[in-house]
Amino acid sequence: MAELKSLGGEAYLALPPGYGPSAFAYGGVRGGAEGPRGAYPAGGGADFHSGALGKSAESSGEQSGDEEDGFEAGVKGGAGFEREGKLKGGALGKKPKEQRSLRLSINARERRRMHDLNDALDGLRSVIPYAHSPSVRKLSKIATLLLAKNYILMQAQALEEMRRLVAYLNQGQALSAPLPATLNPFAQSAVYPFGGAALPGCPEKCTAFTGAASLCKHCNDKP
DNA sequence: TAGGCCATCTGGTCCT
DNA sequence: AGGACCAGATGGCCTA
Repeated sequence: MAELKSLGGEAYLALPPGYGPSAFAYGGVRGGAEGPRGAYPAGGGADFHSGALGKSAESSGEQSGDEEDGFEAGVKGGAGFEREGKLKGGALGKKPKEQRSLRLSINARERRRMHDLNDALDGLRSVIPYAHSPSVRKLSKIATLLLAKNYILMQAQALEEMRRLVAYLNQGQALSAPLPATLNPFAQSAVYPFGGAALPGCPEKCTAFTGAASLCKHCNDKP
């Protein structure tokens, strides 16, 4: 817990340089979470069209068709093109049909697994306090994980502060006496970075980022 | 145009 | 044997 104390509220939400600003730079107004990027129009191969969203029916239902598309039509994303030649002329190309169908089955399984993983990440995003606005692009995978980790650390610290406060009160101290700053979680606004007001001088969209200016593209863009 | 992010394919490894 | 997990490779899309 010692290291937790060293982290301010903002620090919890801060991401490493490589993941902070860049990760949120996609929060542009253009596509938004469900914009061109969010829809994964032609990202990967096959006819994958909606990323992790609505996967269940999709990944399980389109399996067979998926496989054929991905294999025959040449997968746009992924190693499709390169490996298609390899497949047709190489390993799988020479192997019997059973081998190929096995490969397709494995591919479909792996695809499904990744969709499930993305679903889980979406679930994680949904509980992380960041802007869930349609005008903001969704968090990248790495940003989601890092933010979640920081959020957990923050919650742990808040809980610890509350416990100390309760212990302090239970000791029969005079309530009129001011609480030491270290025992007063409410005196440490940084501990509750999500309950603040709109950031001063920030466009309206940024109000969703209250307490997390580092996550706000507009704030970062400000001169 | 470069860099970031992503989906997919693939082969290998481990487990049941 | 079959499935789950993993990491490397590849190419597409998007933003700065």
